[in-house]
Amino acid sequence: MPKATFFNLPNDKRSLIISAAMKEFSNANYDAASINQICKNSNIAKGSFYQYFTDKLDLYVYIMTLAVEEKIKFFSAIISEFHTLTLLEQIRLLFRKGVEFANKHPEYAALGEQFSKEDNELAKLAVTKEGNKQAESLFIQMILNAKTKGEIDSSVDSLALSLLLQSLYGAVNKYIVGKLENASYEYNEEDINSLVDSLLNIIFHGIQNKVD
Amino acid sequence: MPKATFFNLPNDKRSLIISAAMKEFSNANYDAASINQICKNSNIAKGSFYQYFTDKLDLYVYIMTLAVEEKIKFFSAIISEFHTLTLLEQIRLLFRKGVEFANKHPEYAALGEQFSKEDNELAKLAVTKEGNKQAESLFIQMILNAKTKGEIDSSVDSLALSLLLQSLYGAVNKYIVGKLENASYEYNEEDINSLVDSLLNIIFHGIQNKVD
DNA sequence: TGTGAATATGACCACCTGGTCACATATTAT
DNA sequence: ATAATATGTGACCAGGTGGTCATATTCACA
Repeated sequence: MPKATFFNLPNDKRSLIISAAMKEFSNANYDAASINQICKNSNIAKGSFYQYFTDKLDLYVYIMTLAVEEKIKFFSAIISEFHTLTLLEQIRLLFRKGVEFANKHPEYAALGEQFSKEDNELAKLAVTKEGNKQAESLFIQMILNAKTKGEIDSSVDSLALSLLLQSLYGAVNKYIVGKLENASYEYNEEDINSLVDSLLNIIFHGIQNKVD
Repeated sequence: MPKATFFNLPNDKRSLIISAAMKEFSNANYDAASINQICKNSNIAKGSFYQYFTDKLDLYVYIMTLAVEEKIKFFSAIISEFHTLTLLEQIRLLFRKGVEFANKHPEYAALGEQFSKEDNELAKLAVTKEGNKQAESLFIQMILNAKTKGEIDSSVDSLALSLLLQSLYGAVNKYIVGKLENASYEYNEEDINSLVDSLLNIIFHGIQNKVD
């Protein structure tokens, strides 16, 4: 956690530092990100930085935690009403909400995309230790729940389906972040949503021709 | 391409350099990988390195090209007999061959996994420009072919299915490389293959319960 | 106005990077 | 043996890194 001095800072100065750090950590991985750059872009001296944070890792964990909290806040509303929905509806909502989140908070989405590629084990561990990793088991819970309700075929391998959904969710995010990086590209949320629908349609109904 | 001097080297010295470079580039991304380390691990002087390669990028592209060539050689046999197989058989073969490749050449697999996370645009571009990127359009070709043969439902979104297969292929590779890194873990190729079968079963038949 | 605590600062440190270059050593051809 | 060419070498360079610290400034309270 940042030191008390950091939280005593005037709001605009503090948020300037945060946004500079977010920008740096979404453009470079942990080791490549530069504290010097963050200082330069937020107009603070190197010495000041170390009055706010104990070290680089301290800042990194703080920034990533902010992103996670924002995402949880964004998703909490829909998760609470999951029990009223079918698995298909749950998954579609999850994916669409993910698209919406990336659209509304591209900085956080870019941060997450960068984190998914992170090499530095220390940095990865520090972040996952801090945040609750409920997300990774969410799919499994949903799948098991749907099985008991008889919504999906019991012969389906739960682990495989979870892996499939996770990798697909990651792919969609990566796709969106890639689009958003191209400022020139005209981004269309509806196009992505119809792609998501196509994907879910495949997963739920399969691709094999039933006529033969 | 490396300079002539490099290819004049005695075989064992040359392959020592190659293996040291492969090790470095599979443990760190392009920017983080260290030429000093490669020199140290292959017992050559810094000056010698620059008699063999024009610069870091030269070595990087060379190493990645070796990996791509090895993979193409490995897959060429099965691709040539694709026309005798159904889409399901093609995809299953592709995935299984991928698992086998990662098992037989873990160094190359780790290299590919690292490349998929590569941040440095220059390095990425230099590699993709060199190698033929036939792989990325392979799935699309297979899908369109299967559609004309009526093997899969024509309403299936080809692009979405291709994205799904690609991301799944990447996820499986990542999964395997992760397992292989844990030397302690007892690796079982059959377990992975049955996971692949579960995944393909989902894609071909869907997960929705047909009883309701 | 004075005093002590909080905060701001940038020169500095040790260490690393990719790349260069003058020089030393082999190898080969004459 | 001599000359010419090909290789090997490591000190060195400019420029970057995360982190430190003595000092200067600002602030709050008496």
